[in-house]
Amino acid sequence: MLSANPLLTQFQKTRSLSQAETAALSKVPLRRVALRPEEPMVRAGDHTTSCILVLDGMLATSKVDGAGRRQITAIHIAGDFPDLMSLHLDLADSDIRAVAKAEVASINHDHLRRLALDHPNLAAKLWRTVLVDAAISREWVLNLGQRESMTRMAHVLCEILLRMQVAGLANGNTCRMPLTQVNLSEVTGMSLVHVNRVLQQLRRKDLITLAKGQLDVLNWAGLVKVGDFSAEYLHIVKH
Amino acid sequence: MLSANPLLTQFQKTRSLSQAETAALSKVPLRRVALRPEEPMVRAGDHTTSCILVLDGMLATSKVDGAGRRQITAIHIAGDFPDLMSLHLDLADSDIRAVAKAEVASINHDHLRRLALDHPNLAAKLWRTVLVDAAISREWVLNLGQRESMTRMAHVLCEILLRMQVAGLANGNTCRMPLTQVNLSEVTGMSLVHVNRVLQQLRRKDLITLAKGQLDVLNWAGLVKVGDFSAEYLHIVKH
DNA sequence: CGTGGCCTTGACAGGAGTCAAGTATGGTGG
DNA sequence: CCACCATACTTGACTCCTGTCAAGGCCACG
Repeated sequence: MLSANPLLTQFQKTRSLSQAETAALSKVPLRRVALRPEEPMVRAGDHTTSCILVLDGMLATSKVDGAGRRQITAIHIAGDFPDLMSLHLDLADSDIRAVAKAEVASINHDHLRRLALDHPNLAAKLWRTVLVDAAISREWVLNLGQRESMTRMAHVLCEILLRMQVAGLANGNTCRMPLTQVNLSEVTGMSLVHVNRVLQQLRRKDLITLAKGQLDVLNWAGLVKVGDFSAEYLHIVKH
Repeated sequence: MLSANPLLTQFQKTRSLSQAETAALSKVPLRRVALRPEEPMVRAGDHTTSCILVLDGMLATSKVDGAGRRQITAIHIAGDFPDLMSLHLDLADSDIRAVAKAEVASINHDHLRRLALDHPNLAAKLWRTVLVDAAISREWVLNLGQRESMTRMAHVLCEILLRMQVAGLANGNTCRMPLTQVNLSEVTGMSLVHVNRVLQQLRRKDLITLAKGQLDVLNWAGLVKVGDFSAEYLHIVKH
């Protein structure tokens, strides 16, 4: 099938669809948008009328505090819907921007609402992704609040690799990882200098390789242990 | 009306309801549960078949890391639905327990699902609360990741007072605040000792009074400033 | 009146931030 | 093809915020 609707493709990944669902999904119009590195897709305060589906690359949701310090509150890879919340919340409370070059599909709210009303199973799947994102957010609160820096960093790397694997975007224990050390400092709440030192500790322990936008986990069990990582919070469904 | 259905009461707070909606809400059976301090209502790993509506007191959602350190990821006051996520996620990923004495209503999943399917406006309201909780969670990530300890603490206190006010549970700038300093350390990711020192700084600046389970914000503007607080993330609707 | 929970205080150590400088790396234009 | 520049990464020195340890005080309750 030539250039299938990526929305349809995404839904097919987790569940077999009825004829009606497939038809409805195919009919949803998408607007493809290419993003350059750092380019914002949504800004805090925006009133949006469409949702995003990530097609390629990586985006990050972030907030900035009064002193101008930025915190990344979520990262999004291909297949993620970073701002489904805009369906029910009037104003965006965070920025969403590309980490590196990325491509997204913009889906009109009205079309998504129609889809959700007509097809409860598709609505349920959408809501499930919102809830998983919320679960990830809670785990990040734990990560930032309680875990020491090396554990915190290892945990983040575990999550990234595992999510990439589940999305079919990893090659064994290797995946693209476009976050710079500055970005990682915005994820982990540590200073850039400390990020650098912690990464070197992880390298020295032969747990990871991380260079040129590529992450290679040399010792998954070891990284999981150092990172106090346990995947339940990702609510991954096996099939 | 004698002892109205608290679920109905909660929904009436934000929107006037249709006859059908009122009738449907009135018919939903609730099971009232009284909780003693620290008593868990949900545990991580549980498969639940009902949701919670907080009727009185305060609950907290928390996670524990591998070293046994507990992080509170959300606090819930009367009118909140702490675990709507259980409607679509099989297993709980966090504990939910009473902070002090509390009372909750337990609502069967099936009844809520029926309600949501039959009354899209009620479903939308429920989802909106889920999304606001997620927005709060993102703000907490920012708070934990970027803000220094005094700002962090002030921010938490601002959020608590404002939410209590919106819920009609405050008396001017005073409200019940059953979180102990240990609890506040679990919220802010700081040590108990440091919580104590930071609270004293806030008191010395004549910003707050906090004792015997009661918070009094003496200088709201001042606390907002110290706490880098801005309420947008709570998505409060005026009416 | 004793006991436990909660709060307070002091001393000390160390993890992590900041400042500052220097080293790759990769893209661009002359 | 090479010089140049921007971006990203690395390293060292120093400071200080915050955690830990330890002890003690204050209440409420049985």
